[in-house]
Amino acid sequence: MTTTQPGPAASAAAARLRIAVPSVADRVAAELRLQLADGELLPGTRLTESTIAEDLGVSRNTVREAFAELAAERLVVRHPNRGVFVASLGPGDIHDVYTVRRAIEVAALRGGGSPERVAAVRAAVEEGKAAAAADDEEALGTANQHFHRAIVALAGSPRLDTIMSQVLAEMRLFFHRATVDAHFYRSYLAGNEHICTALEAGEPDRAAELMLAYLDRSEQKQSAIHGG
Amino acid sequence: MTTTQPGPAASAAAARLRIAVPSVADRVAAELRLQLADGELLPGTRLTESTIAEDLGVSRNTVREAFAELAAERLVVRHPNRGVFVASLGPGDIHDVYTVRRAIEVAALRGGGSPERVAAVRAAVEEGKAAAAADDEEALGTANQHFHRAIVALAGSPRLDTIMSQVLAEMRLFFHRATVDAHFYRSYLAGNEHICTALEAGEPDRAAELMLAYLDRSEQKQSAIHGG
DNA sequence: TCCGTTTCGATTGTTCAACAATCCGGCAAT
DNA sequence: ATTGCCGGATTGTTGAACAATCGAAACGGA
Repeated sequence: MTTTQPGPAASAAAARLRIAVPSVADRVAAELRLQLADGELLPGTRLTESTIAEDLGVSRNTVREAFAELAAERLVVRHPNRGVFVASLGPGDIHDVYTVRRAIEVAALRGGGSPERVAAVRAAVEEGKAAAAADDEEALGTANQHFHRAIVALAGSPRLDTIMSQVLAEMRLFFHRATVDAHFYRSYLAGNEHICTALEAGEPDRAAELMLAYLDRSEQKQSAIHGG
Repeated sequence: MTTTQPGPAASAAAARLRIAVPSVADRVAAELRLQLADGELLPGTRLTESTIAEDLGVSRNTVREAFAELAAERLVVRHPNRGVFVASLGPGDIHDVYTVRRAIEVAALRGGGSPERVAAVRAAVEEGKAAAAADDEEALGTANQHFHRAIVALAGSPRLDTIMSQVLAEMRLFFHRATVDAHFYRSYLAGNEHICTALEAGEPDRAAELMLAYLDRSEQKQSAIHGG
C-alpha cells in the first residue's frame, strides 16, 4: 500500500535542482567548515579522526572523506601518519592569498560585467552602508564579503567564483583577531563605494585600479596585524 | 649539533623534507590522473569503484578517497548514487577555463617578475623552438605548457601555480583530438616569443596585452574545434 | 504498438572491525 | 646530555557487510 511516496516528488525536485541531498561526508565537511569560520577551531588545532567521528556520530571513514574535501580547500593540512591540523597561514601565505585576490578581482573588474551584475555590486555596497548605520559589525563583515564576491561574479565564471570562495574561507581562518577591532571594516566602506561608482560610470579600468590599491592597503594592514 | 629549535625554521625545514611516501590513495589518484592526461579515459567514461579497486589491487575505500581528490580538481564529477564520470567540458566550460587563464596569466605578466623567473620563461620559449626544429609535436605541446606555467610562476604564488596546474589538467581532458593537428602548437610559437621579448624588454603591460590577444585567439580556435 | 508500472540486479553510500605502520613521549642506559 | 628503545595512541588501509538508490529489463494494460 502506498503510504507517503518519497519517489516521484523527491526525484522530480532533485532533477529540477540538479542537487541531491548532500552526502554525510559533505555534511561533516560543512559542519567543520562552519566551526572553522566561527573560530571554534583555531589554526594549528589537531583534528583527531576518532574524536570527530564520535562527536558527529559518523564513521571514521566518512570523517576521512570530509578531511580530503577540506584539505583540497586548504582549510586543513594533512601530515602523513600524524593527522590533520587546522591550517595556519604564515606571512608568506597572507601575501599569496592577496596575490590571488589581486589577480581575480582586478580581472573581473576589467571585464566590466552586465548591468544586473553591476547592480549586485551596488546592492552589496548599500548593504554595507546599512550595516554601518546600524552599528552591526558582524553584518558589516559579511557585507564586505558580499561586495568582493559580487565583484568576482562580474566575470560570470563559476570557476573564479569557487576560487574566490575558497580564498575567502582561507582568510576567515585568521580574521578573528582583526574583527575585534570595531572599526576594521568601516575603513573599507568609502573605498567600496568609489569602486562601485567607477564601475557604474563605465570606467572599469579605473575601478580595477582602485581595487588594486585597496587590496594593497588591506594586505599591508593584515601583514601588520599578523606577521609576528 | 642538532638544532632542536621549535621555531619557524625547524617547521619550515620539516615541511620541506617531509616528502614521505605518498599514500596509496594519492598513488591511485596519480595513476588515474595519468590515464586521464593520456586520453586512455575519455570524457564521460564511468569509473566504477569496484573495478578500479580490483584493477589497481587496492580497497574500494581507498579508491573512494582518490575520487574525492580528483573531484576536487574537477577532473571527475560525482553523480550521487550513480557514480563518478570523467569530466566532459561543454562550450561554457571552455570559455570559463579561458576566463581563469586570462585572469591569472595576465596578472602574472603585469607583475613583471624577477630576472631568473623571466629567464625561465625564455627557457620555455627556446625549448619550444628546439622542439619545432626537431619536428617533435609532443615535445612542442609540453614546451607550450612549460611556457604558460613559467608565465604564472612569475608571480611567485604557490596558490596561483596550483590553480594553473589544475586548469591545464582540465584542458588536457579535451586536447587530444586537437593535438592530432600537427601544426596546432606551431602557430603559437611566434606569439610566445613576442610575449617573452616584451617581458625581457621591461614592458610587462605590453606583454600582458599580447597574452590577452593570444588567449582570445586560442579560445576561439578551441571553441571552433569543439563547440559541437 | 505504445506507455506506465513493477521487479531485479548492480552500484553506491556508509558503517564496522580489524590490522600493520608510524609517530610521540617517556625511560633507561651510557 | 645524548642515544636507543619501549609502549601507547593514531593513522593508513583493508575487507566485509548492509541499506538506499538507480537503470534497465520485464511486465501488463490501453
